[in-house]
Amino acid sequence: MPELPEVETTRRGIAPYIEKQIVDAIIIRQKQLRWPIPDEINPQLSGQSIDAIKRRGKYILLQTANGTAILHLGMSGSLRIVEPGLPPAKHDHVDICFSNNKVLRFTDPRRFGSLLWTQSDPYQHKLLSKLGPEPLTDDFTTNHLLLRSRGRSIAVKSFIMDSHIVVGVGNIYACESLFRAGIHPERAAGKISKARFDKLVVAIKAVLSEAIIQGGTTLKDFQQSDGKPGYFKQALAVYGRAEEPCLECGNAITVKTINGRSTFYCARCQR
DNA sequence: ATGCGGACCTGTTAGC
DNA sequence: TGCTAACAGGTCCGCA
Repeated sequence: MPELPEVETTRRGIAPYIEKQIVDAIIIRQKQLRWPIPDEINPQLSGQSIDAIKRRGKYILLQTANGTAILHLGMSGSLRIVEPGLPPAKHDHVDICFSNNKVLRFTDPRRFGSLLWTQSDPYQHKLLSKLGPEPLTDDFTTNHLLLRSRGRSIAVKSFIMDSHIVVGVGNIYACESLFRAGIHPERAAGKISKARFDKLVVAIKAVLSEAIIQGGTTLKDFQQSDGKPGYFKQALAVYGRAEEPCLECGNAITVKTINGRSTFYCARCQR
């Protein structure tokens, strides 16, 4: 479900309710997620105040004086603020209960998400330490893409979806960004010119920031933490539009599996 | 080092 | 209507 805009939308949605609030209890109904939820999260997070809610790539960080909870939504995860006493549904795996009588509820049908705990610098955690730059910061540049891509034969679409190259670009926004930049998704990353990477960097930044403004993309089940859908779906130019006319040239949109992921593009506009 | 396919798990949809 | 197969927004890991 979530790419960077959905995760950022979620972060912004929950932050006002839990920032500076004290954790009363953690209720774990299903600990078998992508990795097991560590047992020590309960004694170590309980009683702590949430100092800040940060995001790094698609990870949400709940920072306390005693350590940091590292949360990932996987393919199907979501976070909502609910009232205490609301009965849990089938895939409501974790509740973090706060002293202001709000509950942060983690739901994840496919269980590809994760909830981890570290007492060290979270940015040095194994899962975070090698992540690429944040796409919406000045660290994400044409030169970075050039430097990392030379000599590589990987399809440019897979390249920009690699979180060690740049974080936050998932399947939807990879397709959309390449369309805006006019780049064929299968083109070898190592052969893309500086001028074309310039366009791609601009496109990625624009697509992601527009999607955040719209509250993310609701395809099947994504909802913001207040339960509202995201509105970016109506702005998608290629994703999910196989056989429909290209918005630029009218040519039928192509769908093709690239490295195991459905890829949508205009074979006329994207070269 | 790089690229690829498999793995994790459940729900929904398309097709017969 | 019902069964089955394919597919779904992520990403780590092991293999060649």
